Amino acid sequence: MDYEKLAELLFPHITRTPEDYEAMYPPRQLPEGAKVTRLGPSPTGFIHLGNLYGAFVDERLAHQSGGVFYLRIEDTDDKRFVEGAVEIIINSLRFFGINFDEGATMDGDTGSYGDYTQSRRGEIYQCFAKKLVREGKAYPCFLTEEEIAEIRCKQEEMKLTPGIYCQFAKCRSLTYEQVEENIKAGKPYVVRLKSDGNMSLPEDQIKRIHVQDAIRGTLDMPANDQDTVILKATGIPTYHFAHVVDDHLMRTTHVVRGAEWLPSLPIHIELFEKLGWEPPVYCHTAQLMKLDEEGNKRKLSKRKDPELSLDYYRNQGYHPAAVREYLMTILNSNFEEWRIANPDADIDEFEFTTEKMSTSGALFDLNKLNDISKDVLLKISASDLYDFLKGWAAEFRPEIIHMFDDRAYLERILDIGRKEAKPRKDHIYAQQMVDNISYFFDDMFKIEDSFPAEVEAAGDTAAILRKYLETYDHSDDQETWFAKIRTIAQELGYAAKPKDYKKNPDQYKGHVGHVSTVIRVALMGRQQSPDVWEIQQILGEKRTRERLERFI
RNA sequence: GGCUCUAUGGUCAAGCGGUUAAGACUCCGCCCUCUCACGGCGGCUACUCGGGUUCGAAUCCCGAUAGAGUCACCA
Repeated sequence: MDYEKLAELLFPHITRTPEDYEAMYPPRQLPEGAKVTRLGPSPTGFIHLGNLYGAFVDERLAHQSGGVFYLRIEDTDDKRFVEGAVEIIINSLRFFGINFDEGATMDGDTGSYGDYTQSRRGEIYQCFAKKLVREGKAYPCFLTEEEIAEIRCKQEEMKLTPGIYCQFAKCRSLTYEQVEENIKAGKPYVVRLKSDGNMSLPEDQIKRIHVQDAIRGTLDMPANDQDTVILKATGIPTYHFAHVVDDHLMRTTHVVRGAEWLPSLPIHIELFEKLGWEPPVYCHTAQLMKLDEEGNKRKLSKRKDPELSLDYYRNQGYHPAAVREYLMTILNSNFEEWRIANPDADIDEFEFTTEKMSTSGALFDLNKLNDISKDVLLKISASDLYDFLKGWAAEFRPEIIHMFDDRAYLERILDIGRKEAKPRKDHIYAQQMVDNISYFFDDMFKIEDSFPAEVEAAGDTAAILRKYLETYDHSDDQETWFAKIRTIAQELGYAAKPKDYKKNPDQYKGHVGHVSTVIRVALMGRQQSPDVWEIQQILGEKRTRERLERFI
């Protein structure tokens, strides 16, 4: 077989040589140790937490080392393309603080290693496919779907590994004339890698590969023996081929991807080998897991787990900093410790390492996210919180946008109890925050809880409120204010201290806590709230009196 | 089924041959307290199993088991 001739027959239109591309995309001039990473989403427009998790690793690795982080659109599967997906991807990631230095953007590429959209790199892939054919390392395959299915059936009968390899790779042995004839007849074909592997050999003769993974250490697995498709019938490459060609030409140093790629690693290694290139450092991250109905761990799925879509967190109004902080705690096991030691440091000061990444899949834990979010929000000023909330409301709750009419008012509300030595941690996510403070706005204020049973039983509700109003002085300080409540409690037969009531429940109708709860319900519509005095100060005297009077 | 990865409490996890097996979240109790939250204190709950190696194993080796991933002209 004259491979040179075959290559020309298959790729007559490819005139550029591999050397041309090597010259077009020379090694990057970067400082020693700088890492080049990439995110290669397929443009389905759907990103979930798992993608963000991986993107974080890429971003940290690159930016921590003074390297480059770029975006490459992997749209070799035309069936999956969704209009506007690139924009969604970029915006979603930006929202969570992940920015690219180079690559695809909403209006064209930036950077000199493009094109950054795989569907526009056809000639490049074909050039390297041509090279492989010319060297006898790849070949055209005319097997139809039916024929492949047939082979598969046979293999299953014989209990052999399914696939096109060794003796099953019929088109390996086609002569030049046969290929030419097929092509003239217009038969569709793919280009397959001609693998050197042979897994049907005795076990001790099977070639194995050893790859250093930055997260998992040495990976030891059988070398590939499948004649994997590298160019589809359309001339578009498969992921495997595109990955190898792109990451070489774009000079990627570290490939971060999910562990689901581990099984195809041998293919990639063989491709790098056959192309004569040095493979990048692989970082196979653990999968983010979810508990399924049966209580088993399961990989996050795009289809089944829409609540793990990034949009869910934006909808709920989780602050991006909180999501980042949470992700970092599951990304690097020593982050939490570092955070305790450096409570006020910027998250980017943490030195992220692949070695500290877990190799087993972590279960997503909403409790933990919430807990972390409380601490993160505490460090955000009321002013910034206002801006964040307003942006969120504008997008997801336009009907409540009037809450933001009075900036100073809302900021005071958001700051309730946050300035103390042991600050309140009421805020978790926007949705929850808005619900929490709704009583500050007359149109949303409603009585949600009942008055305490102890007071209702004694028929004292109105009496308490009347006495409270009579003695109410808006200028009282907190201490004076509460002393008055104690007095009212005592006058009506309630214990001034809950402990007294607990000791002798028969001697009282209730305790001062019940009395103040009456005021809470009247003022906030709830039995539970932050400090009443502080709330009254914010509500103002007029509104406070009005709300109390409604019950008299 | 083949190949691969993983295996410490409910969850996330330290641990690298000698520890009373850290810590965080959740849950429960107590304290603080006018409610809630915060905070403090305490508690429940763990090395998947079986063989080795060793004076000694959560840690090293082998095997089993379980869970996960993957086996496309999808990524």
